[in-house]
Amino acid sequence: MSDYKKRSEIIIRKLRQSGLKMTPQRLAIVNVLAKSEGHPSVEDIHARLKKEFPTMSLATVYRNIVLLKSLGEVLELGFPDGSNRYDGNRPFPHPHLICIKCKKILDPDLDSLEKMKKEVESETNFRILSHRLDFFGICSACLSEKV
Amino acid sequence: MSDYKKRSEIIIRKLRQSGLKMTPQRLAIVNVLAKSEGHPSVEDIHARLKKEFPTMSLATVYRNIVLLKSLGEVLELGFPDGSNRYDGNRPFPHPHLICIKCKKILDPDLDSLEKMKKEVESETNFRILSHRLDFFGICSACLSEKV
DNA sequence: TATTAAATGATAATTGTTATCATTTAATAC
DNA sequence: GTATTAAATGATAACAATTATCATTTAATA
Repeated sequence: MSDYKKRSEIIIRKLRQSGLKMTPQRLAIVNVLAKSEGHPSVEDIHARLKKEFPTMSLATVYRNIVLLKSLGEVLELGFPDGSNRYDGNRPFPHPHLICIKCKKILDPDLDSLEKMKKEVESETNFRILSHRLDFFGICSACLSEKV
Repeated sequence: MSDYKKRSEIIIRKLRQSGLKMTPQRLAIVNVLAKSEGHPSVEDIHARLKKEFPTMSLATVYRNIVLLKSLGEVLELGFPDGSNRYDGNRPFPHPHLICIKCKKILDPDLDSLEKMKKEVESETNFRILSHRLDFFGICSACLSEKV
């Protein structure tokens, strides 16, 4: 079974355990977020589901994202331009590489992050509970493009 | 001369060089941002200057921040709750320690960040132009507080 | 099938920010 | 000092993203 289907099932199980109703709209939103292809915005999700659910309300997308965030099953990525995009596939803080040219978001592995957190905690006496690490620049695909 | 007065002068010099007018309101806003005590929000700046300039408009604060950002003399700190705060004292990207209890923002030194950027660039072929690194948690003052 | 609490859809309200425009003012030339 | 003019300001309207409201619909359960 694919990675995102597993994520869907995990999220849906948690929703059921919380005594919440499984509506077709909710299921569809969870599926899009579990996949999180391209780290969709609210508008992206709404647009993607408009065909299947012509009456799908923006409010429903917002409501379900708020719910899933509160359950810890969706990560909100807020960007410097004020826009928000969402990741239900990796709902824990993790570094991003954000291409300012093609707007793609990559999720690199970064072994040194844990080391850095330890360095900060020992040097400053600050107890780290969460973090945010984003690199902005040009991805390899855009770098190798002819202008 | 204090650090922030030097920052003021640098910013003011750049504004003059750009052929912009030095109004009393602009000077006052620059001074608050050059100091950046507590990393003020737009509202903070507006409130702080209301006594000296009773007619100071919010729009003027916004306009001058946009201007100073475009000159690279102010850094905008956008937080997960959607709020923005500003730093005209260190207008380059740098890590923050953000206390979720007392809301204070600390600026730690972090030698390992440059190393991490090199690691990312060599492993992923991504050209890093800028970054954002924030740690959320509890500061030492709040940790040692009696409950 | 009936019941009921929860979810939805439509849309109003809210908030933070930007745009508009008439008025004021800093910089400059005289 | 006065006149000139482009820029800045103040007041407020417009805007966009998000949240709240409320009547209607629906999933879960009996």
